Amino acid sequence: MYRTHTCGELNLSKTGTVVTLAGWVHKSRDLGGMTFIDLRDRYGITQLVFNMETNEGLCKQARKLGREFVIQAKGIVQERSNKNPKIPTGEIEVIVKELTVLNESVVPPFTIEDESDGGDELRMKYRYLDLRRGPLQKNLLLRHKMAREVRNYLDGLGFIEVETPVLLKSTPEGARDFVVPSRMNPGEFYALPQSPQMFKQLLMVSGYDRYFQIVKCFRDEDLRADRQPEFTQVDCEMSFVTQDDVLNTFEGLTKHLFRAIKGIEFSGPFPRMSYADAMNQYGSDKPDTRFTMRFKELTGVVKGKNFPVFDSAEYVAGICAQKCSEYTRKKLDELTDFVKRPQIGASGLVYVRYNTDGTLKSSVDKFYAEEDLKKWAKITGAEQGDLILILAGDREQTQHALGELRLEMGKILGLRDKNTFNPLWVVDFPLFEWDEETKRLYAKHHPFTSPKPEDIPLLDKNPVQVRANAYDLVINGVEIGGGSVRIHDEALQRKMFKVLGFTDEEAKNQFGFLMNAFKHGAPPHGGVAFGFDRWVALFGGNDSIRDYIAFPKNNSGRDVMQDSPAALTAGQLKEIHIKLDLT
RNA sequence: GGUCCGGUAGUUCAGUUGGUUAGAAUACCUGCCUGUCACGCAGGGGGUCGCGGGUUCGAGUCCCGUCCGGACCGCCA
Repeated sequence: MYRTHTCGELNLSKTGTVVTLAGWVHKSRDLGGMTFIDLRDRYGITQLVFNMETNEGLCKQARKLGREFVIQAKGIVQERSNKNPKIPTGEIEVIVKELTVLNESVVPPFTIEDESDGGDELRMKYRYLDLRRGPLQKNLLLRHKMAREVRNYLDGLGFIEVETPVLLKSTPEGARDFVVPSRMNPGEFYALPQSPQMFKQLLMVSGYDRYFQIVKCFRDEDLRADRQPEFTQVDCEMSFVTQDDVLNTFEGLTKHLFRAIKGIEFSGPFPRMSYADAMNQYGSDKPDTRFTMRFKELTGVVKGKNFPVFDSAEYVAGICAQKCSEYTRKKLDELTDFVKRPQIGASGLVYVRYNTDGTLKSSVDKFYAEEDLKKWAKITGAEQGDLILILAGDREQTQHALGELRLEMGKILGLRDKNTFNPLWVVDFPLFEWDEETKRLYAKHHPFTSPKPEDIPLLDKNPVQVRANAYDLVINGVEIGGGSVRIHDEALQRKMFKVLGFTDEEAKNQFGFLMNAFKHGAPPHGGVAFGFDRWVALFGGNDSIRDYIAFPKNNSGRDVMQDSPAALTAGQLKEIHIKLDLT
């Protein structure tokens, strides 16, 4: 037996007990006559004591221990004369009687401490060392607990977890697929799943009316702090359900996780907001509702005063930043620079100060009288002491820019507290999206999403107006999950493919098996998929999902530890019938 | 495909207008030290300034290219 206890569990009640501990040398403090070793495992740190007077040989041995050596120490638990209140085991220490070095370690490239001195790249390269650190262990533990609670909760509702294939057929729609060559089928390729979408629908046809899976998905797209090429979804599907049934079920799951993991109780149902409202009031389909600062449209009241920017604008809208009327010119210039950044895309910023003395002062005083500004203040809800920020231009772009400005103001004003959680269902997404580049319609969610029945007549006349039975769960401005009620009628599904511009041949080739399945008694069904990594990161209070994945990829999709992806040997390529033609 | 930021000791960083032998902290090594817990004190070793080219009497510093890392836009049904 290597150990009788972990490094996190000993306390005064064990005083006098003979224990054996094993772990890593975290730090050593050599005082000459005596040496202290902090022994670490994932449960905590326990101080080992070696005394030159009582055991000179052992003490000399201890002085030679380097950082991250793996050791085993047998000794007696003793109350400390100087207690350390900073660690849970700080009231005791172990007087070591026997010491074994189980393995030595080279000097680690960065310090294995909660606040490491290592940079991102280095910590990625030595990820196995980074994972020894407390914060990372905490993150993986959080992930584990959340996965456990998901399984417990869904199991309790009769959901069963079914594994679906990882090698499947490529579909050119949507995100780019990762592709796997087949040795046995020359010239043919599998694709890795972007999601188990079609398989979970087939499971509904098979009668498994409550399915879930915590599953890896793959997308060969560019990465972000919250996007990895392989990521984990909590993928769910139910039969004989309406949209409300799905939302209520997974609102229950969400509430359960908040309760079990964060100790947060939500009393009422989560708010539901239409996609149209989200865009018009927040300029985003994933609004951060921890603060209001909604858009107020001013297009109708700003025209005709010879201010060319507003006169020529399709859309003018403002937000009210409370208690900001005394913003300095410098701060306003910074906000102007912010909205003019290429990613934001506004050409300028108009502001109105509603001063505490009741006067109004704006950056467009040349064109507008105080009465005009007062009107704007009324519409935007601004009062004395507030600041109105106004953007104008093309509707879509201006809403996007104002949305970014709103988030920035929320950040500046400290309205985006990471310990506050505001869940929101965004519903009634449009079914299609028009792509200007390729001049065709794309499914906004995916091509199996059902249109709202009342909008079906619009499918031919005005497809971009058609709303879908599709929904997203948004928490604090982060898209945590999304789903839809699916099409289960073969004729409607065929119609859908037609509107999307698929020929019968293409539809049959790519989705024929699903279409066939729908002829064999497909029940009404719908579901949702949650981005598990994001959900864990959100609960952990972090924007980046990387620290919640044991071995993540970097910004360019590389694993810097094992240096993948990598070239294949000529022999390997030959075996899979691939000839490279790199330019 | 694009924009921005960064790359200097094991590590995190500083490095002035282009000017002597490139510094600090920490880590590491050696010595001293019996109550430390960011131990302390003294000493020491450690550099292809990412790489390639250019400008210059002279480049860590300026210019061009390139590689690597990070953030973002496009992209992500």
